Amino acid sequence: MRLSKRGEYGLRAMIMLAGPSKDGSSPAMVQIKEIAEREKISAKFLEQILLTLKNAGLLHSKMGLGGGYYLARSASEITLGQIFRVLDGPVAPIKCVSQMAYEPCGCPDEQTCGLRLAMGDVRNAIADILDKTSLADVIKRQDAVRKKLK
Amino acid sequence: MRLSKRGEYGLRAMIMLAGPSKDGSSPAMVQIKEIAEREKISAKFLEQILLTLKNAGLLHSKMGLGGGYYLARSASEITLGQIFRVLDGPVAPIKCVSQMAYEPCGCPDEQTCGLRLAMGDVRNAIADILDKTSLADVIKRQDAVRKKLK
DNA sequence: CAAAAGTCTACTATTACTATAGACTTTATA
DNA sequence: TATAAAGTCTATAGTAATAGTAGACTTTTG
Repeated sequence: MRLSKRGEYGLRAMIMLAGPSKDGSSPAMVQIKEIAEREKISAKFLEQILLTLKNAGLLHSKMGLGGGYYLARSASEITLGQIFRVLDGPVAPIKCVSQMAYEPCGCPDEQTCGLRLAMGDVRNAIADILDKTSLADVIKRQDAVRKKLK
Repeated sequence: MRLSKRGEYGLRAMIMLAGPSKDGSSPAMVQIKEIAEREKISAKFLEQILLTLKNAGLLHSKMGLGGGYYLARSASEITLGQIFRVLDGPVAPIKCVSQMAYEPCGCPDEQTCGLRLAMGDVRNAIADILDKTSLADVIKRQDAVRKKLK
């Protein structure tokens, strides 16, 4: 049940972009290079990831000097599920319970397949969290934890 | 978030072994060959999987003519989580939230890392289902669905 | 025009996955 | 006691996915 590095880096980058920018500007416009440095990721690898996210409509960008990436919508309108699916594909552990990419799994009777029933629960539990957690929620929670620790 | 074929086949086999045997004997003793045929899996591949499960203590076997595999404990004492971990490793999507195989993920501050907090929730949700669902539960549910469909 | 930024495509190395092969051991039973 | 049916164990191989590199190109600002 592994999140790939692409997924991990992409999620980290999106969370960073949802957070407060250094100069307080909004939308936060950040360069690949800076994200890569702050998260210690290969800039070239991150480049691909951000481009994918952009082509999926989750990020916008500005080319040229003073350019960079910024969220395509407000942080409360982008969920972890959307990001995850773009980078790592369907959430379901097995194709026969996937909403996004259903395929029969080859068991004699899908309706009564015990594995399918259990994996359906798992899929729903994961999707429930990922689809209901927005980037804004993540930022809020980080702040709450920081406050608590002080 | 993919279940591997090893995991899938292993879980299917365990569920079959937890179900009623053809002759009503208990514990159900079934041969690799028969499982492979009923589930349409390569017998040689399944062999490796069952051996792994055996070495992990979840299955027992009897060698020689009339032998086969059977559950090491009652179906209510074997959970999907145990099987999953043997075949597919830790449940956690990212190592820094793994109970079984923790490793730092390299973020500046783990305690306040938003990704880690979210993935921790995911890990818990998956583990909650997998560790609380026994093979007996799976069989029970299959039966319930069958009854309902009739 | 130069520098700073993103765009796009191709390539490569490593690892994980999904098997396959074959030689071996154990056990029941004819 | 020979034979066939079963599990045991290790090695290998093909394929696909992952993680990353490289480089040439475009856009924008000053």
